[in-house]
Amino acid sequence: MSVAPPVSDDAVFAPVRSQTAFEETVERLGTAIKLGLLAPGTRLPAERELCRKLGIARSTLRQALLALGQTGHLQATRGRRGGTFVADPQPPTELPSEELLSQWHEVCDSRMALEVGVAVLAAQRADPQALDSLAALVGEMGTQLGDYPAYRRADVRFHVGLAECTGSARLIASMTATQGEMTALISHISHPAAVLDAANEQHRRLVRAMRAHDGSRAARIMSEHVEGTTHILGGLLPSRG
Amino acid sequence: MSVAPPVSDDAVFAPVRSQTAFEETVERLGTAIKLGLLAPGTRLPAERELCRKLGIARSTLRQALLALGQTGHLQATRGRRGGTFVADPQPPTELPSEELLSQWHEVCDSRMALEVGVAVLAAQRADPQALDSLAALVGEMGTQLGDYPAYRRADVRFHVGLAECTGSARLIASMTATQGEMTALISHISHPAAVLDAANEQHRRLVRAMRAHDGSRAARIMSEHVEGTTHILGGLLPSRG
DNA sequence: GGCTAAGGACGGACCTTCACACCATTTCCT
DNA sequence: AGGAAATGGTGTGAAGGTCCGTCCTTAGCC
Repeated sequence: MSVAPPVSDDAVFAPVRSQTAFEETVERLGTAIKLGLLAPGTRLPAERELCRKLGIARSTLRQALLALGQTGHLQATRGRRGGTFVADPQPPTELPSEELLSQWHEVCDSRMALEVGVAVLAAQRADPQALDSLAALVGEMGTQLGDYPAYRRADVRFHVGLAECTGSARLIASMTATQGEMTALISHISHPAAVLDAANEQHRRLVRAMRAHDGSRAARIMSEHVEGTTHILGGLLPSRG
Repeated sequence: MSVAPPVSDDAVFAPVRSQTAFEETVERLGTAIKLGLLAPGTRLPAERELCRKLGIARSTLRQALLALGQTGHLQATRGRRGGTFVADPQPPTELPSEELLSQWHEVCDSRMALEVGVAVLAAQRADPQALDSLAALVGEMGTQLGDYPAYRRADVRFHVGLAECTGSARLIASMTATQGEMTALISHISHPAAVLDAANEQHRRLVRAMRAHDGSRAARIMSEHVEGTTHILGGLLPSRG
């Protein structure tokens, strides 16, 4: 009775990647730092408390902290008032890995799906206070058109803020991970003020649509917004094989 | 210069869950079986080949196959023409776990974001042939309004088929996992033919919107479609704490 | 009977993770 | 001055997961 084509077994039998606790910890903390969610100078919770929050052994956590220290993202001081701090200044951002570059199209597709879906949900649920915060971020970006790193930090907070409007921890985590991948992909290309200004205009229209709880309009604007980035990347990176 | 509220550290410092290769394999194969993507009677690739495709050791794969055999989902026969087969009939579906039940709202939110995003992308990219397959599935569902398991199998293929229209392996994998969670949540509640018919009418309208490459309309229809399921669940499950 | 392809079983090497105890450094308090 | 407290830094051994290689058992085919 099957009329439709069967699901490609490639999806079911695709390689399984088991991520270790160490790897995931480096990934999570590293992403938060590189995105600016943990600002330079920020003090992390004490190791004995952080490993409890993360649900891992202290020795495992220390492996991750050591790795992030050796890459220059973290710095630790001992003693009563010591602790582990986000390094200031941060090390220069690295070039995206070969693996990520080869998947850039997949990353953009995932981002499209996530951002559009989040925009619809956020448009339904955002409260005025959250929208004011988002509007403030739009204003902040408007003053940073000439300073891309600063613009990008506010941009990340804007998009993660949208996910927070949904109230879903999963969506916040997905958005954070996705923004981390996008940051790695776009950090080393040029960002003319005109392009940033156009993108920020879309942010502004997005907030307006959300104030009107117009999910359809929010979806359309977000779709165009994400497509803009995708097209820029498409012009600069090798097309997928 | 930070105007917006900082991202909740709960998102950054949330527990890390390292999934073992064994667990992920059971999850992947089990989900594919329970969703009907691997139909009863299907023969899996030989162990020596499958472990190579999955990128894991044969002993690890055997652990997973053994676990799925003990739950009655798989059955192995030895000898020259032997192999591992999807059991026929399948064991009765289990009640959703406490953990999944407590996260039902998060699951629905994630699904909303994913499905709406996928609908937009699919509307842009779907080719006529794929749309014909989707339409055929709509027709199949229309003839199965009285047989929920059969309806649900076609329903899953429809939604996974949408993800396949995007051409993104990540989105296909996400959709498969999400549908697996949804199946676990909704399999033990009643599904009157009228409800299924209404849902299928949305499927039909969705295909029409995609034929017109109207992403906005597809997003709106899909949003209502997902919301329907969410509301049904909301009326039958405990609200989130 | 022999070959072949499949599942089934075992053992050792390696790595990750964990729990626990203890050390070293700095600051605060008395 | 001296001790308490809070922090990062170090080490050890046990436990478990994963991998790899090897061999056994079963069943169909020539």
